[in-house]
Amino acid sequence: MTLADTAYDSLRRDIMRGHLPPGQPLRLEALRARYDMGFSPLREALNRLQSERLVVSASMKGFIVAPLSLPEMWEAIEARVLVETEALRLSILRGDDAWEAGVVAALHALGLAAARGEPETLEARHAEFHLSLIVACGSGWLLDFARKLSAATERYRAPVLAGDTAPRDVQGEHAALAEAALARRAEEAPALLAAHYRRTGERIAARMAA
Amino acid sequence: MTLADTAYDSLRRDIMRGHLPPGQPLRLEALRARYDMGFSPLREALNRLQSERLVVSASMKGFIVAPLSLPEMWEAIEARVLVETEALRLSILRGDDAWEAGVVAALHALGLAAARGEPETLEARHAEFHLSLIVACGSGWLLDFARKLSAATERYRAPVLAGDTAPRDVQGEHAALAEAALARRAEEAPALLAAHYRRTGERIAARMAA
DNA sequence: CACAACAAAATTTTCGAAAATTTATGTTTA
DNA sequence: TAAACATAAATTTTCGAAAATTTTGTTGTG
Repeated sequence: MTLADTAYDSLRRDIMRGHLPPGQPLRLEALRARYDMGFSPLREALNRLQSERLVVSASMKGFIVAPLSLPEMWEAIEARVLVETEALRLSILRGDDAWEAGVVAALHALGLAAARGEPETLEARHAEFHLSLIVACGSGWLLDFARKLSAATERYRAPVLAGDTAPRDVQGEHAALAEAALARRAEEAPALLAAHYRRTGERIAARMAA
Repeated sequence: MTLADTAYDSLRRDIMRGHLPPGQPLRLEALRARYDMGFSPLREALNRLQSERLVVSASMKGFIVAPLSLPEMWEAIEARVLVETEALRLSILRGDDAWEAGVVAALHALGLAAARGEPETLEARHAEFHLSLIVACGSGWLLDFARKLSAATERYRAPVLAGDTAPRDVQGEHAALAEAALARRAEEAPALLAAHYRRTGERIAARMAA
């Protein structure tokens, strides 16, 4: 792995987890000190992240962490619903035994991580579960879009997840989703997925208003 | 505009027009001579193009122009159908007077370019027309995806367009599409759009087989 | 006091050389 | 002969300084 790849991963994680807050200018000298590398790999990583809309840049004025807003969140969620419902439909149509096994495994791992409560691994298992559902869709484009939209929406989830008191059986939603997918219910499973994402959006919108 | 932006535009155009053929290695020294700039802006451009799947790279082995294949073409076309039919639906729902005027103007300009027959401008007007249809969708994500998929599919069209003899009233399809969109027929217009893209795919597949 | 005009500082962008890695070439050995 | 290995060449990747640009601060002017 090259340094540019490392820079990409580090910056991406720090932006997604909010450690680099929205709107913050990304000064090259500061990044150089933080990640201990030269300008070149950092700039290459920033150019990639710009294509994924995690950072924005103005010519000759450098890069900043992409800002957040409620309208942008809904834009990302609705795009994600479009892409992932179709990808799930295709996975249900095309998925083989290995796909089914992957879904079962990811759901189980997610349950374990949720019980343990470590936010770091929980976040990773959550992403892996949602990926496992659509991974058999057969379209690299849809998987690519889903990955970018997942990163974009994750930025809204993380800061809110902390003080979330209202009860919600997320693991139950996940289980129902997995069951519908494995039973090849090509209408119900995408509907559950869409509702799942929109419910998360409502939850975030409610907390951001408060 | 920075040199990196120039490099991005030049490389993108040369790849889309097939002047840099699929699979060709993109040696930095050769690019440096071709575009008359240093390594840094070229590498930044290549990193962006990698995010758009126009080039692919292996760690420490540099970049190559992304290869073409019939399965990949259909993948891109079907993803494009998904994204643009939804974006068109939204445009029909939300588009205002300026949107309608833009569609009419783009259709007219496309007709003029087609009559004149300059492939360079025709290509640009064609892309502008299809963009005009969906530009009022209100989703930056969908427009972003559409732009990338448009670039990906254009690569298949260009080489085939030359020796295309079988008759097809493309401008008629475009006119019908615009009419349905402007009449706010939210079912028919997306269907016409999907058929339009798939027909182009069939045409290309037929010629690639021969 | 507002506001240009200019200079200084900070920052981004670009370059070319150095370092790291891969690929090609030739030589030895079993 | 063919595999294994060393060596050289080609190429990518990275660095740090130089160039270009923007931002900040200062001074002079109406």
